[in-house]
Amino acid sequence: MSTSPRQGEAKPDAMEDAGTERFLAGELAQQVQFLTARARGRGSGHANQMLAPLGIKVRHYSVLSLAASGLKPSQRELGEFLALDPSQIVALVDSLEELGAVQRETDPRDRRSKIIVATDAGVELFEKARQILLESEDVTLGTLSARERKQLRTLLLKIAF
Amino acid sequence: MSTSPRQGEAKPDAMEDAGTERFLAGELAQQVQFLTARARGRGSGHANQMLAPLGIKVRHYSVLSLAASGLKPSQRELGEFLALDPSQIVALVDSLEELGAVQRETDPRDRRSKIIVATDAGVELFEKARQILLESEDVTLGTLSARERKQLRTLLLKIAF
DNA sequence: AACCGATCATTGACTTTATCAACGGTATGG
DNA sequence: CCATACCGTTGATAAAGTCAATGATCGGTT
Repeated sequence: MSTSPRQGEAKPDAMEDAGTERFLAGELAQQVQFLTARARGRGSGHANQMLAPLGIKVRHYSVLSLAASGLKPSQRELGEFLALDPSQIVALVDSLEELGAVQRETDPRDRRSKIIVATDAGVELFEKARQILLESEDVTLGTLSARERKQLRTLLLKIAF
Repeated sequence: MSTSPRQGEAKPDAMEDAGTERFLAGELAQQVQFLTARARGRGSGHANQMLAPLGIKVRHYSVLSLAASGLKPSQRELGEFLALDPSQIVALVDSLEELGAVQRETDPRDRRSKIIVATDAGVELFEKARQILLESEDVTLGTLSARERKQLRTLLLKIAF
């Protein structure tokens, strides 16, 4: 027990990490594809964990955010913007509706379409969740300066659409 | 009468998506969390599609890349670096082994551990896949300048570990 | 040498996400 | 009115992620 020293090399001095950082020298660490996947994994992992007390995950938050934005998104639009299948939107809206956070409103101009709007409780939930996510993001971006954060946002925005 | 253009213009021109870009004004488009998820979705979607003829996906490529790197990764290390469960590594190595691309070699220093190394055919596959992924990345990063691409890589690298 | 707790790869059960086809209700254009 | 396309919904299925348990092996201790 105690602080079990990392097993690895018969090095006289115990190296701190388990030594996978040597892979940073590999080709993979230059692939944007890999880096985004990895960053996203870390980020959403932490965010979901922080969000758990509210009973939602980041995917629900995405829907809630748009529902509370006043932009009156339809489910189809949610699916398109969030890059999710319509059937997944149904499930997400269902659970948010069960939480009393959002409401389906039939679009009077097209009765097939349903507009998702946040209830008062939904707006409240959204704001709580938003605070949490801002903190989570702050943790995730820990080492980045304010300018770098802005740069990152700008760059990601360009390639995300 | 509809102020907003509905879907379905039969214009055989550049058919962009119906107006979901209005959501870019929303709060969500500022969340790094969301942007990385979206960027990653687009990227890996395209990459997997381009990679399909080779019979592998990006997840396999990640393993193959490290296997072909000469860095002699063990499965545990692969899991740690790729942020995947050990059981998933087993499955990935299995399929790559069936393709004849990699080989399990028992680490003589620790017979529990298996080192994954690429075969000659594996190296060949890796190089083909690498070319494809470079092209795919080039598409994904389309609008970014060379300098911006480097910036993005640097920033992602900082937050991915 | 023999035990002990820890680690590695593996398997299996299970949950969550993702993908796809089909269907009722509705709109649009002929 | 009719044909066609679309929206949300359901259900089936596949892929990905999570978790616990196990056999083999290790390191350290007695």
